[in-house]
Amino acid sequence: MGRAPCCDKANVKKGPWSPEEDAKLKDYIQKYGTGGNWIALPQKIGIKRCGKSCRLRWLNYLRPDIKHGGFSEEEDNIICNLYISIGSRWSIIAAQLPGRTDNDIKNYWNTRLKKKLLGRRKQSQASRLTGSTEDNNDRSGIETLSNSAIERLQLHMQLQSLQNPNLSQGTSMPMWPCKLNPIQEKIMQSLQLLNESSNPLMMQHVLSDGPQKVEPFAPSNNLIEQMYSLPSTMLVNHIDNSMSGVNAGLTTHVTGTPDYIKPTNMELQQYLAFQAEMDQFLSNANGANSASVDQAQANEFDFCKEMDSGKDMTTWWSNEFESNSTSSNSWDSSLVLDHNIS
DNA sequence: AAGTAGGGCAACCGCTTTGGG
DNA sequence: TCCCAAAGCGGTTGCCCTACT
Repeated sequence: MGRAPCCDKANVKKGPWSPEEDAKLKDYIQKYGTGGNWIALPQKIGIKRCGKSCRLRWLNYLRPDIKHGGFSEEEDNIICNLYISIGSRWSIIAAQLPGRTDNDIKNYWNTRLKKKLLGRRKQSQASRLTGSTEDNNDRSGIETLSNSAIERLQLHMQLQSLQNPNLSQGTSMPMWPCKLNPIQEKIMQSLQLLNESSNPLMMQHVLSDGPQKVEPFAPSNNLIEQMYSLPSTMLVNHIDNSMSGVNAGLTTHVTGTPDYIKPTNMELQQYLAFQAEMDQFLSNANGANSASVDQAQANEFDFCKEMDSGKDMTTWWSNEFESNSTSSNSWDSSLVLDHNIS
C-alpha cells in the first residue's frame, strides 16, 4: 500500500500561476501565515492547487524578501566556491545568499554559471568520442565517479590553473576554497602528472595571449593503479564513496552569514559511517597490498584521524571558509570570468 | 514572415528527512 | 521505538521567449 497522495490530483490545477492565484496566496499568508500546514492551505484560501505547489510558489516567487534578477559577481563567487566544496546542495548554498532561492541558484548554475566555467566541455566530449577503443575501455572505471564529483574536480582543476598559470609546471599551490582530502589531492596530482606528460587525455592549453583553455580530465585506470598500487575499480569506487562521505560532513560546516547551519543527525551519522568505511578500506587495502600501499594510504588514514580527533568539525571547515575567504588565496570569480569567458 | 533551435526559468515529481503521536 | 503525514530537497520537465536561418 503506497502513501496517500498529498492532494486530489484530479481536482488540482497545474501549470503557471495566474495573478489572481498569486494575490490570494500572498494576501492570505501575509495576513494569517501558513498555519504550519501547507497541505490545508489551498482549501482555506480557495484555490485549486496542491499544497506543495503553494509552498513552492511562496518560497520561490511570492515571498517579499526574494531577490529577482542578475547575480552579482560576489554571489557568483560564493556559488562557485560552495558548489565546488559541497556540490549541488542548493538549499545550503541558498542559505548563504540572502534573498536567493535554491531553485533560483540551481537554475542560474545550470544555465549560466556552469557554462562559464566549463564552457569547453562539450567540445572536448565530442573530441573524446573520436578517441581509441582502448582509451574508452580504460576510461570506463573513472566514469563510475558521479558526474557531480567529476564536474567539481574539473572545476577545481580549471580554477586552479586559472589562478596559477604555473600549475602546468607542476607547482603545487594551496587550493581554495575547500581543503581537499588526500584522495582528492591525489587525483589532482594525477591530473597534473597527466598534464606534464602531455597526455592526450588531459589537454591543458595555456595560450600566450588569449584565454586559457582547460579540457576535462580522464586519467587512465592504468595510471591510477600505478599511483595507488591497487585495482582501479576498487579505488574509483572508494574515491567516489569517500567524496560523498566528506561532502556529507562538509555540508554542516558552512558558517558564513547569515545563518549557522547545524549538522543534522543524519549528516553526523553519514560522517561517522564515512570514517568507519575509510578505516575498513584502509585496513583491507593494507592487508591485500601490504607491500605496495604507499604513503597516500597512510595520509588518508591520518586525515580521518585528524577529523576524528575530537577537533570540532565545525572549526575544521569554518576556519577554512572564513580565513580563506579574506585571504589572498581566496578565489576571485573575476579571474575566471575575465579569463575564461569568451 | 515562418519555422526551428536553444536558452532561461517556473513548476512539477518523487525521494528523503523530520517531527509528532 | 515505530509509524505516518508533512516538509524539504534536488533532479527533471515543459513552456515561453529570442535569435537565427
